[in-house]
Order: sequence, then C-alpha cells, then structure tokens
Amino acid sequence: MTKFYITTPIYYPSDKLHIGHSYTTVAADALARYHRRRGHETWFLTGTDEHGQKIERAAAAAGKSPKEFVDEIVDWIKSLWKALHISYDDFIRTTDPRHQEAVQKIFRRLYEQGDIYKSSYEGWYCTPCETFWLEGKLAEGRRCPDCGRPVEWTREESYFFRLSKYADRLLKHIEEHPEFIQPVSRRNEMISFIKQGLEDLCVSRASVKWGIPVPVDENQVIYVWLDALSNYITALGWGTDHDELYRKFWPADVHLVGKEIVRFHAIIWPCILMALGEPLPKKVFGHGWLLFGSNAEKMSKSKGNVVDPFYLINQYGLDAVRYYLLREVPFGMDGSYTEEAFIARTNADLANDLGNLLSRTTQMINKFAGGKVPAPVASEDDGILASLAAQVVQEYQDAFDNLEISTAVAVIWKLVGRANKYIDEQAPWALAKDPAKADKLATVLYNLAEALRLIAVLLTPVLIHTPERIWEQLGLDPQGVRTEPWETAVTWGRLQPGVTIRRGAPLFPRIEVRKEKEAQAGQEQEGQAAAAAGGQAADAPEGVALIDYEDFAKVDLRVATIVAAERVPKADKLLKLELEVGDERRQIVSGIAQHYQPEDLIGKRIILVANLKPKKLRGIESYGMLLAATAPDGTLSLVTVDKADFPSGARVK
RNA sequence: CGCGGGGUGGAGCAGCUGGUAGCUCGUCGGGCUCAUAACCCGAAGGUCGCAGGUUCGAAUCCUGCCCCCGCAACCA
Repeated sequence: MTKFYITTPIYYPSDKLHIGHSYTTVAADALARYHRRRGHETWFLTGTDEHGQKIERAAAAAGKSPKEFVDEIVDWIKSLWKALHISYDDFIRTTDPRHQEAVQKIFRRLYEQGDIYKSSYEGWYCTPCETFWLEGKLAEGRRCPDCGRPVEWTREESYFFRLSKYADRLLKHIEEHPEFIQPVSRRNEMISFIKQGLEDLCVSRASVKWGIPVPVDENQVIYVWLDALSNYITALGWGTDHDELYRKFWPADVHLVGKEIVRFHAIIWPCILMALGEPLPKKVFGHGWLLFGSNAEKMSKSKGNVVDPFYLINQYGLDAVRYYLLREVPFGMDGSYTEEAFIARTNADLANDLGNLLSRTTQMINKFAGGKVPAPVASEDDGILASLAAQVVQEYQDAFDNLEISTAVAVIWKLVGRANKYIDEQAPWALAKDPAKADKLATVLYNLAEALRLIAVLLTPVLIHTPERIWEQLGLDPQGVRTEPWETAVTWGRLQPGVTIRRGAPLFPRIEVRKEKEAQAGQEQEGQAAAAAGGQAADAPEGVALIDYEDFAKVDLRVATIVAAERVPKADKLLKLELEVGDERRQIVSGIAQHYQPEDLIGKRIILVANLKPKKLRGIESYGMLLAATAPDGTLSLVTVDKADFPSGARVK
C-alpha cells in the first residue's frame, strides 16, 4: 500500500502563532487529507520546539518555570489546530520524554563514532537567535545580521558536528535528486550555499540550562538544530523497541517548511541522517510567506498587522478561511492577505459559483422533477460534464501529487464553472415547458446533481463542513463523501437516481462589504479602548470595551510644545523630541519620522501622555508619548490643539 | 557596492527555454429568470519600470539606471 508521511516544522512557543503558521499547517493538513482520502496510509506530524534561552528568559520574565510557560502556549496552539480542524496524527513536543531520550541517543551515537567532537568556540553571539556570527558577517554596529540585536563576545566549550564531512555527499544527492528540494529557486540557493563550503556545526550550549542535557557532559545542553530537527524521527519511535511507525513511515515524503528554514532542513538535517546511516527525506518543500496588505509587508506584532486566525474563523467560518489560504496563493510563492481580497474570493468562488450552483440545481430538481434526482437517458446525454469531470479528476490528482495545492483547488472550479454555463445552455426551465423534452430535462438535471456530488468529493481535503453539506442536500448520506472508496467516488454516474434531495440553507451567504466594514470598525474601537484601559487589547473579550471615567482619568494628558526635534541615528522611524510642558522640559522618543520632518515640528502644540512609564527606545529614554491618529492607509496626523497660542501644560480631558 | 524578491490593462497575478500579450476580480453593454442582486455571453482597457544593446523579430536574452518591498531591530 502507498504510504505518505508529512511533517510541518515544530513551532517555537515563545509567543502565540499567527495566520502564517496556520498557513503552513493547513496546507500540510490538506495534503494529509488528500492522501488519506485516496486510501494511502498516512502519517501527519506537527509539534513544538520548546527549548532554548529565549523561552528560558521569556518564562523568567513571566515569573513562570519554562515548562509552565510552554504548557500554556502549547494548549493554546492545540486549540488553534482544533479550530482549524488540523488532522494531525501526532503532536510531538521536544520536552516529551520520548523525544529527549531519543535525542540523547542520537548525540551519544554520533559522539562515539566521532562525528561529534569537543572544541572551544569563541565569537560574537546573538542570544535571541542562539547563533554565533563571524566578525565579517555582523551587521553594522556589531549587530546580529538575522535579528539586528547587539551581539556579545562569548567563548565557550562546545560540541561540534562534522557537517563538513558530509558536504560532498549531500551535494551529490541534491544534484542527483532534482525533486529533493522544491521549488527550484530554493534548490539553487541551497546548492550555491553548499558550494561556498560548510563549516562544522555547533550542537551544544554551556550557557543555557533549558534543554536536553548532553549525555556525555552534564554541563551542556543540546542546541536547537540537533534537538528540533530530530523530532521527525523521534516521533516515530526511532531507536526504541517500539519503532514500528519508524519502519513503516520513514523516510518522510514531505517536510513542509517556510522558505526561511529550508536551509536547516535541506542541509543540516540530511547530514545528521547520513551520519546516522538513515535514509534522507524524499522532499523538502519551502513554501512562500503570506504577507499582509496591498504593499505586502511581513506580518509582525509591532506593525499591528498580525491576522488573528480565531477572528477570521469566527467572522467568516472555517471553510472560507481554509479555502482562502489554500486557493489564493500559488503554493510555494509569497502571497498577500487582505480582508478585501478574502471577501472577494469568498463571494466569487464559494457563494456565487459553488453555493449558488447547488442552490439553483436543488431548486430546479424541486420544481421540475418533484424533488427527486431523475434518471438520465443515455441517448439524450451530450457527455459534456462527464468528460470534463474525468479530466478534472486527473488534473486534480496530478496537482496534489506535485504539491500544487492552489492548482488542485482551482481545477475543481473548472467543473463548477462549466456546470453553471451548462445550465444556461440547456435552460431546464424551457425544457420543462415541453413534455417532448422530458428525457432531456431529466438528463440535464441528473448531470448537474452528479457534478455536485463529485465536486463535494474533490473538496474533502480542503474544506471541512461543505462536502457533507452538499451531499446532505443531494439526499445522500453525508458521511459517504469522505468514506466511499476514492476510485468509486470520483467515477461519473455514481449518483443513484430517485434519491430525494433536501434543499437547505445557502452554503455560503454572500458577505456584504458594508456590514463588514462596520463590524471591523467596531472591533478596532474596542481594541483601542481596551488598549488605553490596560494594554490588553488582544485578550479583551468582545463587548467589554466600555471603561469608567475613573479609568480614563488615570491618563494624564497635557498640551505640550515641541521646542526641538532630531532624528534618532540609525532608526528609520524614530524622532527624539524636546517638549515644553508648562514650566517643565521633557524628552520623548516618537515613531513618526516617516511622517514628519524634524524641522516642521518645531513650535507645534501636541498632546502628551504625561504619566506614562519611561521607556528606553533605541537607547534613548522617552518620558511619555504623543498622540497621533493613523488613517487606514497608514498615514499619520498629530493630534493638536486648535488655538494657536494655547498655553502648554494645560490638562486635556 | 550587504543579501534577496519584485515593477505586465483600474486591482491582483500568469507569460520570461524569444515569434499575434493571457487569467481572475472590477467597469461597461447584452442575455436569462432555475438561483445567494447570483448565472451566461460580449466589449472596452496594456508605451509589458526607464535607457541602450543582441536579433529578421524581445515582456521574454545582455548592459546600465530608477522605483517598491523584505531580511531589519527601534513604532509606549
């Protein structure tokens, strides 16, 4: 029997996940569901990578133990996967005893065979990234070229993995297996990266406590890559007495990863496997990023453009969210998310094309065939939909087999579109008026119902509720849409005439844009009010945005005059401002450099939040913040007083 | 010279192993009335970032330039 083993990266639970992580995971889920639906023996693994200094520190800052800290976030992640109906077979945590034991075994084995050796390392170290950098690679001002934060000169004894020893074998493998790294652009990057020469890899840390202890040295813990990457085999029971899953499913058919971590999966991980004498994964696929907005910015908290998956699911429904993720962006490329595009996609494809097709088909069977699917008459059948359906099934399978998920989804809509056109061509309402055309009418209606039956089957890897709802309305047992053997289910003519259709509510009501704008505006207001109340916007439940006057009165707002302004060096967005507030002088740092020239600000009277806790920004103390309004397009306007000579220091309320 | 991605009808994209510029959405006109103001047909709309070069011929290859975005921290 064909087997299929697919993995997602294991996510780092130092913070909550956003729609980008959901994107990877939903894609993996669709692939897993596709293979399961075809009857392939499938294993779908996801999980969390829970060690390291960053979590150690975040936990300490939160006043929790690292384990308590990650437990909470892992619960949240699992609830997100539940909401998205992610059908993973196993969820591995690097804190699982099964993983820790296996990783130690891997380390010990590599150490004993000489592929891991002890040496000392000295260099510039970026703590958040847990990475050493060569002097020449540092960003300006001795900063980490990855994250930009300052690095520290650090020296430690460490264990190293002989990555260099395997470079030639790896290169040969990549060149002999064009499908190993996809898409091609990523493959080219990796080849040139290897050709630059690989250095041995540091696989332990003495400075970190939160990790798996090095088995041969109690003062060190195993560093992220050896720990995290190994999850793909430790989750299958590698190296234990219960390695049935490993023997059945390894090597992985696909490691699905974001493009930023292709390197680790396509270079480090294969070399570790070669050292262990295990087969390499068949494919590493680096998909693109889901960017935000029409100017395609990377999502980040600080930009306030992180899309909350729970919000989308609540607002528009799970199937619309999954459809957008899987359909909108060609898999492998970068794409963008905007709420407008999301609504347009949902309305056009799901409501207008698919939903309406079901609605008009069931209604015509009600009106023209007494509510039962009529029997087709072979001599009256032009076979248009039947032959297209066969072609669509073939293209759909080819696309899924090549990981072209968006193509696979788009192909289904060929049949949806052709069926809509078929209705217009055949005009059943006209056939119904002529008793001599009863056979033709019956055939047309049958073909439409049959097309929908088959479309529902093809949708099963992508959508969660819709396939069942279509079968339900067609009068079929909804469970069958996912359980009937694939070859039978996608064969034209499977629908039995005579079943009583059960026309129901529209599959996807159209999203009315005006209403959405209002709902959104409401949400934003709530968010802002909640933020003012205590900076808890993300956690504020809906509908509790109102605050008491006492809450507002805690904020000390003052009129202030800008007396000096200058750019903060090496900061794109920051201005250092000197303010006059009554008799007092104040320095604040403000992120308005992209909207105002320093010289234009002198003399302006702005509103200052005077009792905000001081904060260092870019090394400069800021004693307060000014108020500014942000338009939807991102432009910014200072809040000011309208009387030109109004005295500074005046209280605002 | 830090690295990378990109600039194609109003929007989002495809085409980029060179040979009449295509898709989705939007706009306009028409059709239909089974349907979720949905569906079907047709039309308008493009100096393919700019300037050179190679070629019988370039969106596609070469050179130079311009612009946008990401890596990239700082937005209290």
